[in-house]
Amino acid sequence: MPDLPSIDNLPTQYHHAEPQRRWYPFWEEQGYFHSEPDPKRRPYTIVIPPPNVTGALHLGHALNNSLQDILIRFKRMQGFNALWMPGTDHAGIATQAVVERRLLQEEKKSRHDLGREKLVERIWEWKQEYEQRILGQLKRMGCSCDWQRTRFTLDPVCARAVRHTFFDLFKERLIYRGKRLVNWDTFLQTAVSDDEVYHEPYAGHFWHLRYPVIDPQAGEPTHVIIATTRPETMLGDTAVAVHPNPAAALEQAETDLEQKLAVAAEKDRQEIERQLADLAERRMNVLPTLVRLRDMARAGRKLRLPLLNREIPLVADEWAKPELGSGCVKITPAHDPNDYDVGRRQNLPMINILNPDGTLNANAGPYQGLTIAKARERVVADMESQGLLLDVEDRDIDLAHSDRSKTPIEPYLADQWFVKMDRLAQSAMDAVSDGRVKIFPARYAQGYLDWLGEKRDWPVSRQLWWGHRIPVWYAATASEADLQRAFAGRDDVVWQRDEENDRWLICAQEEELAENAVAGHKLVRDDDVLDTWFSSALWPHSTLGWPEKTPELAYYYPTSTLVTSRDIITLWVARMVLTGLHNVGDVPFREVFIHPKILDGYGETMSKTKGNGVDPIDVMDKFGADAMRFALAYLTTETQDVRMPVEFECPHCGKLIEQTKKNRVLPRVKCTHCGQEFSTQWANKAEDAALPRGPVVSERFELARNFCNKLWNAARFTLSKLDGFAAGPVADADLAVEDRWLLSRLATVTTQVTEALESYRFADAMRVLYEFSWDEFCSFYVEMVKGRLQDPAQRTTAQRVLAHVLDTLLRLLHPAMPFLTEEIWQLMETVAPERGLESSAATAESVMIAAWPTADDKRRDAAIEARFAGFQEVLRGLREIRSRQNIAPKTPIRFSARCSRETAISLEPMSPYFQLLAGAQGTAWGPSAGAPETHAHVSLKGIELYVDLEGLIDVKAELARLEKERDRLAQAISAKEKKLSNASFVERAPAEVVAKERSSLSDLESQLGTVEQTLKKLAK
RNA sequence: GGGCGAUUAGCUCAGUUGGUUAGAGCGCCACGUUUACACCGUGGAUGUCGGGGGUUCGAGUCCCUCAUCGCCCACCA
Repeated sequence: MPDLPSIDNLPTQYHHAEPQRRWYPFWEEQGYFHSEPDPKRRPYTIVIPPPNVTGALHLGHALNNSLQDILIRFKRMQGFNALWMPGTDHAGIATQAVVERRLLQEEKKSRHDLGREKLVERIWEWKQEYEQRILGQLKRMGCSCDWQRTRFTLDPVCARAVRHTFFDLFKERLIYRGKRLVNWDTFLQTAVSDDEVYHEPYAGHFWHLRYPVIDPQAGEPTHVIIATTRPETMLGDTAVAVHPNPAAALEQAETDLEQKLAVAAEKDRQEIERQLADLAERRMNVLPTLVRLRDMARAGRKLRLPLLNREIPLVADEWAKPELGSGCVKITPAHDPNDYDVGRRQNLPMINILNPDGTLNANAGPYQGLTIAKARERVVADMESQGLLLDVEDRDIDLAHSDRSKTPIEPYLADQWFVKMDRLAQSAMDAVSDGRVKIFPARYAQGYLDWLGEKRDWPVSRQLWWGHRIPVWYAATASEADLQRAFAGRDDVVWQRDEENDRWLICAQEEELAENAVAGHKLVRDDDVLDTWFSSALWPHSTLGWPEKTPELAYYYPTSTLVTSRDIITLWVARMVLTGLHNVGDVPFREVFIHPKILDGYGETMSKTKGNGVDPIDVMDKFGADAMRFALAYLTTETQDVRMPVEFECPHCGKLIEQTKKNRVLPRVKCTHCGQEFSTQWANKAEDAALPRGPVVSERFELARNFCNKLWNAARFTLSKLDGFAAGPVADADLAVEDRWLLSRLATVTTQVTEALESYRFADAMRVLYEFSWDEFCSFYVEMVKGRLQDPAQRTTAQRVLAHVLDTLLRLLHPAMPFLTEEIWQLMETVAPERGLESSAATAESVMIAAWPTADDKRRDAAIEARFAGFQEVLRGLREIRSRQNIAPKTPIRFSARCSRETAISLEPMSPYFQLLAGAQGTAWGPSAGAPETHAHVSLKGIELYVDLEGLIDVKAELARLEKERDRLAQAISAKEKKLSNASFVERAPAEVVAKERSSLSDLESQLGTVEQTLKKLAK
């Protein structure tokens, strides 16, 4: 057991650093984080969304992991056998890109200079460093992961799962090799998936070009006109298309537009009418040419592709829209997704003009070796000099960029591996449709279903070195008989024919095949690695040991909850569901909670590239882990993202410096107040890192930090009053009114917090705890119980209730604030090791493993809560009068309260508390209670409150107040009267609502009467 | 183009199934060191609930529409 601070000498402010250092190792040593399968207990399992080892965690991760830890700690206390499976992701492209970039910057070397093996070694070094940093950050946050089970997507256990999955899919023909147009990243020289591409507009051009018709006959056009935003791709053109029925297509376009016009808003009409006019004109001027060209296409006529002088056909294909441009379109099957489809339909050759690095290859003839940009210039210039450039327009183009390298994507024809999605996607859709997987908030299920519904095959190969290498070997010279001989009797090797390339594809389940595994023939292994998401897709079952039938897999799978953010619902969540169903035969998790995203002060998501990520370590250094966790959970509402404006805190002068888009990416920043420089999280170079660190802070954590301090002080107070504490049951008769009120409220709060956490309403749970702790426990109960703690006759009961409620509160708060609650819990242990109200059961050795409270329903007491509401109301009135009359807190005052008999009966017994909390003595209660000669007055719900101001009154202040009050009441009364004089309201609204309105009106009227009377009196 | 979400106090956000006079934290103003806490206490000021229309006895809440912002998907020769 770690050493505790002396209870007599606790600081008046909560210092978060020490408890964090003290309790995390303690929990770990006690083995609280570890879980073993135990059939006698119910499991509750979360697998962590493995953070990328690309870099350190930011606040988005802090949110993600805080919520998971809250759930895990909550469920653990509820008695579940809770397992939180930790780990990290190798993040193929991202990590390799980071390391390559650094290699280039610092050593001026490319990956090819190093070679595959050396580069992978470098990346492993990087991984070790960042994995340690990430795991360290999670520990600082207090995450109760089972570290003994930590996995990495590239470790042997995960690798084995990847191999088995690939092997099975290959065997079932659900994985195949094919030529496809892929998004080619010319910088990283790899294909990237559609999901790794974003669009960004740039100011480009639209070139109109002419291609000559070969041997035009009389009356035939001598050229066709096409237009393009990428003129260099003409080098790969293999046709020009024209619509097979241009007249019908035009007509259809017109019909569509007319329908649109019929329902269009006023402001859109003009534009639609303009388009209609354009179509009409087209019908006159363009249609005849298109018809003629269509006929030429059918006749098999050819065009001459300029610059390369290649013959290309004119084809009839519906892709060419007669309502656009010239009505003709150039077809570049190897470099445009739509043209690719046309090429397939029309059986066109596919000419690839690019090298992997984005320069032009031999197919580009004289343009070989040029970059795309250079080739574009030259092609345009050459076309112009040949008189084939008709026109150039300016045009904004949404250009596809690679998310990883931020360079433009080139559509590129390449051999890739694909996973066939139709059946797998359907299984994952069914799992959500029929509720085996529930998504919270439910609205996110739609996007999941829509995306899977497209059933687009999943390209899984990546031209990288960092990742799971594809377990396929090529045999170019062997016959099937050779393979059968070499792998006779083995069920861990399968092969397929690759007709296109005239070779065998051999897949091995676990073993690495040697070059000479097939006697007399050379095997060559595929160079590519798998998409990162391929291994992450297996995460829930690979971490539990699949394909081995481990006890863990049997016990913990399917896991309970997945906590993640909405941008990877398709990329990750959907794929985990389908691989889980395929591999294990069951869904990977029962529930998915999608949490908000953390945005910066400009409303943008946090990301490494923008540099707006906030290091949770900064936040924890300044505010503490508990404050950060509580704040993040407090902000986790169902619909809103979390806006988090941040500032730098100057380490020299302590002042705050606005974080701008400019300074937030710098390794060193100059303070705008004192002019001295400090370093930031981006400091890499030694001279930057040597400067003092200027942490990034946000005032949005202050509420939670203050709350920690409030709880700390409430605990200090409690501890200081527990000397001589003796545990034991309390008799109902001994309970004071504030005890009964607090215990009633505690029962309600316990239920509310439990229900909120069960249904992922984190913000609700935190609000309930905050308000109960601060407003009810601290502001009222603690103040009220002070007197009884001095009174030997009442002290014991007061101590027991106080200790018990604090004990329960610590349990309820523990999932969100583990360190603070443990610190207080352990301090409590030293003076009050038994704190049960019913029995004197011993408590747990740590709050972390203490039982989650259950609401004590028999303590609920509506009458007491109502009495308290009235009491608080009167108290507020008394304080208001004190304040507006400038009566010093210590000056005693007297008051009378005109109210109903029931109210009087309820509130009169509270007299000592009015004395205690407001220094006020009640002199008369009930319907006949009169107003003192000189008084200040306030109207409350059902109570007219008069404070005797003999010798105290500030007439001017009171008059001003009363006048204002009179106006407000008059306004409210006239609104009510209007409502009640409305016949249909009285007729149709429920009787109780009308009655309520009536009584409320008469209340207001009597209040007004009193105010006017007092005004008159004072005016004299 | 399709979808989702948001728009409430100076700022950041709550507001349950429609029902008295719309809330919190921060910030602001005034007062206060009452023996747990100034990271505190007490009181106060601040709102056309984005605009318009509708349903209803009654709308911040439901429906339609417009505007603005954010995100996702699709497409752009």
